[in-house]
Amino acid sequence: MRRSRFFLPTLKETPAEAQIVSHRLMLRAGMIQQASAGIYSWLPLGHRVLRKVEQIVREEQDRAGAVEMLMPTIQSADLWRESGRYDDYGLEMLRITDRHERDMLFGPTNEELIVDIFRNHVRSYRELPKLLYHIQWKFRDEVRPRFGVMRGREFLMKDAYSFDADYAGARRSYNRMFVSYLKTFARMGLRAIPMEADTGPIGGDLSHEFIILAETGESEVFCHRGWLEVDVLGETVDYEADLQPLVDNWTRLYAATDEKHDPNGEGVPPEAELVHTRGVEVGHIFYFGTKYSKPMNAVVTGAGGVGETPVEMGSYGIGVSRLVGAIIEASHDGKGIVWPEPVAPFGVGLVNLRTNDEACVAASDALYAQLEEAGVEVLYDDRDERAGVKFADMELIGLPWQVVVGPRGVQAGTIELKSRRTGEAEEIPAADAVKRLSNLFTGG
RNA sequence: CGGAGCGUAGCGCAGCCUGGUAGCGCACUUCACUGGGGGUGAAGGGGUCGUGGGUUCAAAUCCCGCCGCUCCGACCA
Repeated sequence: MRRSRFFLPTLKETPAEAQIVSHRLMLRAGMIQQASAGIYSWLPLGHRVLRKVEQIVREEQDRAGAVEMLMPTIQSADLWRESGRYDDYGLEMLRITDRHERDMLFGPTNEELIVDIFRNHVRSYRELPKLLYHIQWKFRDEVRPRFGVMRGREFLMKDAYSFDADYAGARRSYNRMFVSYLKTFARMGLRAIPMEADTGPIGGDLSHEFIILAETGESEVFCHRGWLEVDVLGETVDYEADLQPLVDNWTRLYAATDEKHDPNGEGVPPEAELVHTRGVEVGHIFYFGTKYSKPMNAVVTGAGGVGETPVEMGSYGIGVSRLVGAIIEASHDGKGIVWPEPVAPFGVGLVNLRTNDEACVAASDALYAQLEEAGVEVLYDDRDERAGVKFADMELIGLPWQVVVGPRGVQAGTIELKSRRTGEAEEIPAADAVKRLSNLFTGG
């Protein structure tokens, strides 16, 4: 993408309303623009990151055996009256009336809708288990939205729902999601710690929050100091195998959110080994049994065709839009964002230092064309700007690699290759640049 | 929803207390110079001061209502 064609309104000064670093950087890097309180437009750069995060979430859900679908943002109030949550949910639910005076709502979550779909089509235990998910915009009318996309009113969420015949099956589904969450966050370069959590209004009695430690986080958390060193799960997982040992292993070290933490409880490490800090909740999984299936009559016949039992359920959420902010909280420096490669909006920033120098332009254009051809995502700053302006912008938006084409290099037949993360730069033969860069992104 | 604060040019802000020609920096436009880290010089353009009412000869400025946004608290993926 040529910078001259792209839409990337970077800011030198920070808008006054942004209080935390991820919000400031997202505004300055031209990723988002506030539309109203807690509601944002995703500008092209931000949208690219959002899509990458979404795609990683999708791939790991698929890998874990979940099946993608798409439910609407607008729901009928009737289903929510069935589950009893229409009255329970309170002001956080945005209620809407259509032209026929029917009560509608902008979905804050989808348990009711998925149960309705399930009960219309599934009759027998033999069709279980089922694990369905979608990635859709949600709306929760927060009293106080803040921190940019970390706590917006409108947000993109992946929510999955499991249906099983009995508790053992539900536990297996829960474990699938537990493990896939570890893998999902690991792929984004994040250390997300699974913590015992309160189940809140969703209900149920088995729940983990996945927390990224950050001073600016909204959740107060307690964990064993050992968590600060562990490497998040990266290896291949066989989802058809028994995952319980894996889950046990990843819950061995103590970790709990504030609501769940009991200083005198069992398993709490001694003071010296306990870390009390803050974090950002990027995922939350629940087992809640028959909380919705019972009132909404989502039942299956058992073996032998006799008896009907409410299906055992769980739900599993990942805050996709929140993750974009969380990743920045976890990965930035004084100059700007430092994207982990898998979620970077572009892999490479290409800077032409002299737009009035024919040789420079020719070399830059050629390199750009070759990189595009090689499938490397490159943002090519071809604008007539001073070097300082271009470098500052590139550092702000934090692309993993920067390639600089200048008159000195053109003369010598080299280009400069610089890592955003380490700041280290090296001169490499221009002829090798395409190969070097495409190798960087294929692990070669 | 309780408490606090802010709305003046695209962004950051001053002016308000003490009413009297709407300002500064950045950004933007044009030209020249310049060119390896947020340029230099010159000349320009852009604001019914959130909104409605009131006081006054006169309101960005004082008073009242409303709207929007932000911060602290309680609540939450």
